[in-house]
Amino acid sequence: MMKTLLLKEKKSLVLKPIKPFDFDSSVHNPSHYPSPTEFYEKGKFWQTMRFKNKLLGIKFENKGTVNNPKIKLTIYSKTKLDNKFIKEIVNELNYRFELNKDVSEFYNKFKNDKFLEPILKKRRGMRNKCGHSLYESLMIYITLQNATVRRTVQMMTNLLKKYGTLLEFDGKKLYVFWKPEKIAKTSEKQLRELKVGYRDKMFIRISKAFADKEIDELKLRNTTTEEIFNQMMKLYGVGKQSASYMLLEVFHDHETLNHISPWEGKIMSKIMFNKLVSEDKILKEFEKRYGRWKMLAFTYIFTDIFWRKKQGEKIPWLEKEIRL
DNA sequence: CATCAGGGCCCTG
DNA sequence: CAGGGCCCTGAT
Repeated sequence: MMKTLLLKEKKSLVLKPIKPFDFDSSVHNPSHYPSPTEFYEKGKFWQTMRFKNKLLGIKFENKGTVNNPKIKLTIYSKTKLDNKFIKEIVNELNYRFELNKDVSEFYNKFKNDKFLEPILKKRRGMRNKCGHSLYESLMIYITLQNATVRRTVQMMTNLLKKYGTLLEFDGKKLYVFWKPEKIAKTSEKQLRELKVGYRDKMFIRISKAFADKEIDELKLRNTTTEEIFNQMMKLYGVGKQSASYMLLEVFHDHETLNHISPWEGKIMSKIMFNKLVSEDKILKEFEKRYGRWKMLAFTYIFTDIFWRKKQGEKIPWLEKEIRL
C-alpha cells in the first residue's frame, strides 16, 4: 500500500503574466492525454511538481482577465519553504507556462490569416504550457508510443503507483513523478509487470542517462535547437516524433516544424485542405504561410479543434481520429 | 475464439 | 532508406 504524503504548508502569491493571457487555454490542453499528476476545472488548475528534490503541490486560480491577467498561485509543501526557493519555483513556472513570453508579433502578423483569424480572437492569450520537466515529459512520450490513450493512462498510472508518490493538498490527491535513480535501478522484469511491454528498456536507459547527469535540462535551455534535437535523438527510445515534441513542449520553440506524425497529419489535412494530403504538402504550407512562427501556428490550429470538441461542438470526422 | 492496428522506435538488409 | 517486429489491449 502506498502512503499519501500530506502537504500542509502553503504560501500564496500573485502572478501577472504578460497580456494577452487566457487562463483556461493556457493551464489546460485538451489535446493532451489526461495525466494523473494534474487536475483542471474552469478557472482552476492543480498539479504536482518534483522540483530540486522537493515534492510540491501547485494551484493556480484565475483572478484576472485576458487583458489584465492575474493568477493566484498557491504552493503546497511538507515543510516551510524559504523565499529564495519560492522565487525559483516561480521562475520555473514562468518558463513552463510561458507566462512571460511575449507573442504580440504573432498576433499582429496573422490577424488576417485565413486559419488563424478566428482562433486568435477566440483563444486570444493561449499559451503553450508544459507542466513537466524534461525527464518527466520523456517518460510520458515513451508511454504514448504505439498505444491508445487509454493504454497510455494505464501505463502511467501503474508506473506512478509503483515508483511515484501520492500527494495530498487542497483536498486533491495527485501523483508526483519518481526520481530517475529509482527506475535506473529497477529491472526490466519489474517494469514488464506494469504492462509497459517493450518500453521497459527505454525507461531504464533514459532514466540512467538522467541519473548519471548526462543530460542537463537547464543547460539545454541555453543551447541551440539543433543541439537539443541531437541530444534527444541520442536517447534510446526517442525518435523524430518525440524529439520534435520536446522542442515545442519542453523547450517552447515556436519555430521548428520538420515532422508531422500520421494522426496529426490527418487532422491538419482535413482542417486546411479538407482532404488527405501528404506530410510534405502540409509542411510546405506552414513554411510559406507562417515562416518563423510555423510551430506556434500549428499548435494554435491543432489545439483549437480539441477545445471546440471539449466545448461541445460536434466534429464527427475528428472523433474517428481520436482513439481512446 | 482469432486477428489486428495503435498518438513510434530500433534494427536489419 | 524501407519495412518487419515489438508488448499489450480493446475492437472487430
